[in-house]
Amino acid sequence: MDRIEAMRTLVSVIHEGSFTRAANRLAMSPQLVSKYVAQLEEHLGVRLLNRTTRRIHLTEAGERYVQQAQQILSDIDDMESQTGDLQAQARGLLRIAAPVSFASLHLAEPLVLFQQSHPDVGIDLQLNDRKVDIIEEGFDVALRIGHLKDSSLVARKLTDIRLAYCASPEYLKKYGEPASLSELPQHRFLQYSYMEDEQLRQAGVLRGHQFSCNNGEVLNNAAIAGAGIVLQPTFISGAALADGHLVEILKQEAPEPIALYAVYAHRTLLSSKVRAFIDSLSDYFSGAPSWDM
Amino acid sequence: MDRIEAMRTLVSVIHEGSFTRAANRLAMSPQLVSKYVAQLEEHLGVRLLNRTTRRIHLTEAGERYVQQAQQILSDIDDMESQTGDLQAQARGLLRIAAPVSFASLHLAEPLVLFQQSHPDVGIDLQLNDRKVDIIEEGFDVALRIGHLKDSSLVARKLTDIRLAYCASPEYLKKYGEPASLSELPQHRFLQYSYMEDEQLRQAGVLRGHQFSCNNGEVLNNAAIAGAGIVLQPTFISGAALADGHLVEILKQEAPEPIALYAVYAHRTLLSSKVRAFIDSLSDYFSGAPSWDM
DNA sequence: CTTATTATCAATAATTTGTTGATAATTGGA
DNA sequence: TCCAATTATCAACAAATTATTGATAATAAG
Repeated sequence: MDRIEAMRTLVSVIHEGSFTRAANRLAMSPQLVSKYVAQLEEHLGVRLLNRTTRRIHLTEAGERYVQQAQQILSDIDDMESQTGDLQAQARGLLRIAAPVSFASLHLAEPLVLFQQSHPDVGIDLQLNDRKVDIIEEGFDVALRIGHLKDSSLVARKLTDIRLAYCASPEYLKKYGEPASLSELPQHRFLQYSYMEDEQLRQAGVLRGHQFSCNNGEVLNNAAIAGAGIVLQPTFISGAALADGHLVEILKQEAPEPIALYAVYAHRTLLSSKVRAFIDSLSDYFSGAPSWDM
Repeated sequence: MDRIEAMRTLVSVIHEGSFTRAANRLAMSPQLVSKYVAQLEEHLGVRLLNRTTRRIHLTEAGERYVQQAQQILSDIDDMESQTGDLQAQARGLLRIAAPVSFASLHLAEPLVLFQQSHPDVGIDLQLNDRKVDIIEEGFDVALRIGHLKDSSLVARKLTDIRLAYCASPEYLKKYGEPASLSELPQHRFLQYSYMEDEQLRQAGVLRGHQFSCNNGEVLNNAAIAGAGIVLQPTFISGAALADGHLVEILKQEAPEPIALYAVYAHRTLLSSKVRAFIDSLSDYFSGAPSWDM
């Protein structure tokens, strides 16, 4: 027996003052209404209403029960509509995990745009380059750059990320521009800690004891200062490439583009704040990335 | 779907931190727990918890929902235990309808005894000699004297009521004692309004324009004062018969005994205050009635 | 006094429920 | 790194419950 339905039925019977009228209002048979009330009484072990064929009279127990039941039913309605609302209307707090450099360079604008169109969604942005467990740590969505290993998570590709070898004009003037990957070992290579490219390892570039850092911007600035050659996503080096502080080299040898993904926990019953956010990002990053001109 | 059970299941899952442990605690299969939670989510259209095989994490919506659901569940428990209590423990207000004379003469003592053994039951005693509609007027129980016509009500016989013709010794000395019913028309007959005995009508006793009253005690006192012959239940005339202010006549002609009944609305799910009261009365009036010596 | 309305009972058809077995995923330990 | 154990969920079926229809007793109104 669905007690909630039974309670609702009882309350309706009281309001309508008749089993039959209540049945009509609730679009069910009078027999069923009768059964519901009887089941409720049996469940409680109390007679709730005395009934003749013409009129309904609440018992003392029934009086109390109906009063409390109405309160409870309205509480349930409140609760359910609140939860539904949360779902339907894109509100609440959106907890986002994102890589440090990408976020600091390119996330401010889309976030502002999103909040303008969804003012009821709060944002908590956590920057972190390690791989976070979004479920364990309670994130709604994580932005990831790279190739995704399979998991139970759902990923949506937002845009391509192009990787480029770069160096400053001064460095190249001083040490020469390598014509192929095989010449890289003779150069100073500025290595990003989290990237382990198979091509580079084979080429013997990753020898250790060079400049390695877990922050791409630092490497980028080092390259601008003439410290060596860096392999960077263009969302980091793009500005320097555009204004000539860096020049791209080894264009033919550039690795396959990787991508920016939005990663979240589930596809079914995805909360609309998450869906709206991802849609918003997807819009923003569609077309050629701004950092590649 | 029984939403209450589903809510209870969800709360249990949260407290146990696992579907399987919750299933054990609730004595149901893990599959069913999973199904319940899924149904709840589908009903609400919201994902309530993110689950890996190892751990459970509440969604923002889930967080709110569980919190409110706990409150509601405890409200429901309160309500149901209160109603059950009312049933089990004989408390509340007992509304009694009773005939005027009988109640004023013989009901005080059993009521006091009942209240002593059931202090949580309040009593509202309404004296009325007309036939009350106990359902319509909201009485829990009515005491009735006479023969009951069939109805949807339930009646329990509490004791026999003997009827006796009486007159004062002075009256009989003055007018003589009738030897049979046929002599009654020559006497002053004090008639109780609500009694229409077929025997009496046939005997021509009920001619009208005699002393008629709707209160037996008044008639009884009139008889004591020598006003005539009265046909009364012995619970009214008993005391006067015992102390000699009245004497019984026409013993052979006395009508068949009638009875005192407790009448109530239903047999199933009778509230225990009513059951206890009727049991108490039944005890009290068992054996020979006190007013018949 | 008849007729219409009403609550409830009984029986059946339809739906839902809960169970079992199987599967994919994740964690902890070897 | 790989295997075993645990876990959530899916699929299918049997069992129980639900809701419908028709019937009945009781009551009120015309």
